Amino acid sequence: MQQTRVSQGTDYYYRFIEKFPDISTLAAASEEEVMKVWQGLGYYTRARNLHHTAKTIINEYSGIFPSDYDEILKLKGIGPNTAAAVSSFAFKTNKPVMDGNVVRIVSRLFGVLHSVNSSVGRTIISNYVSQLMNQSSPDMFNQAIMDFGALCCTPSKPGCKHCPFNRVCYAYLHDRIEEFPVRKKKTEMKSRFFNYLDIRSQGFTYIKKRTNNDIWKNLYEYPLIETKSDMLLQDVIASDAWAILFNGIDTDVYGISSEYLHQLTHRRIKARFIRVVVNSQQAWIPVDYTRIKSEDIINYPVSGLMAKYIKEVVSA
DNA sequence: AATACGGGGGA
DNA sequence: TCCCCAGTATT
Repeated sequence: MQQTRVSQGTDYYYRFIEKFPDISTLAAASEEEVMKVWQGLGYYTRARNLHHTAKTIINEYSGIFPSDYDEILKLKGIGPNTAAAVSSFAFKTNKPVMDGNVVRIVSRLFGVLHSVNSSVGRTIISNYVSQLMNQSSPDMFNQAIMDFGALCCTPSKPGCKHCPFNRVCYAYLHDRIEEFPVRKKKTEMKSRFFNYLDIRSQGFTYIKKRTNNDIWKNLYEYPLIETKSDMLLQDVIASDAWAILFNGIDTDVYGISSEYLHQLTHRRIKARFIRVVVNSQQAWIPVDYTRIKSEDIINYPVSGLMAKYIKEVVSA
């Protein structure tokens, strides 16, 4: 799950393990298949890391998942939390998890004043959890403390009245529940402006995979002209990027969609889709793009934003 | 140490 | 509109 609610990921989980029931199946899959199953869930690096790690297990660990915490921690996409969870559940390793639930509970219980997203705050909380940890059944402890956070010590309106720790909880005893956990304020929201080109050329369209270290890495999309600001359509058409893409090919701008506002945690993407018809009869492939049947776009993993447009326009 | 990375659902 | 989620990798 990693920063995603279980309720949001459950359906994806079942679809994932149905398609890739074991490590060797996942390792043998194409990256595209893996991304397609992940489409819409977000944090796509997780999918690539799972795929990558499956191959690592097959190739470097003889297909046997390591049982040692430090060895598990080396695997790509597995950090301290996942390593602690996996090693404690699967191998009874004595490592405490520190997910959002645990952080919240400890923060309230002891009134941790340092921000929980600072390294100092994490260290303080980690020390508390290590002390609390039931050494004889670390798996039970980890599952219990996470569930306790999810069911009782919840982010909003925690069940303090019936909480078994309300006689020792710093936040509750001082009537300062709202103040914990302390968090530094989130990064500022930034806007980006995407102009996607829904190109129609004799039943074909053009797509490209995003490969930069950027949002939606390894997902597919239409030709994109990103602008620094909210530009007029005519200015986009007059831009260098447009000229380079079409390279003198005869086109008509058939229409422009309304603005698609894609609101993410730290990004506000204002997107619009420009329908362009290519008049040329000759097969034309702009540099770096792939030419596919327009309706085949549904077979490619795409972002939530692209999927929305496709559903509304292409599949309609 | 700070920042990037998605999307959904509750308040 | 804001918060926050079974966090990790990169800068």
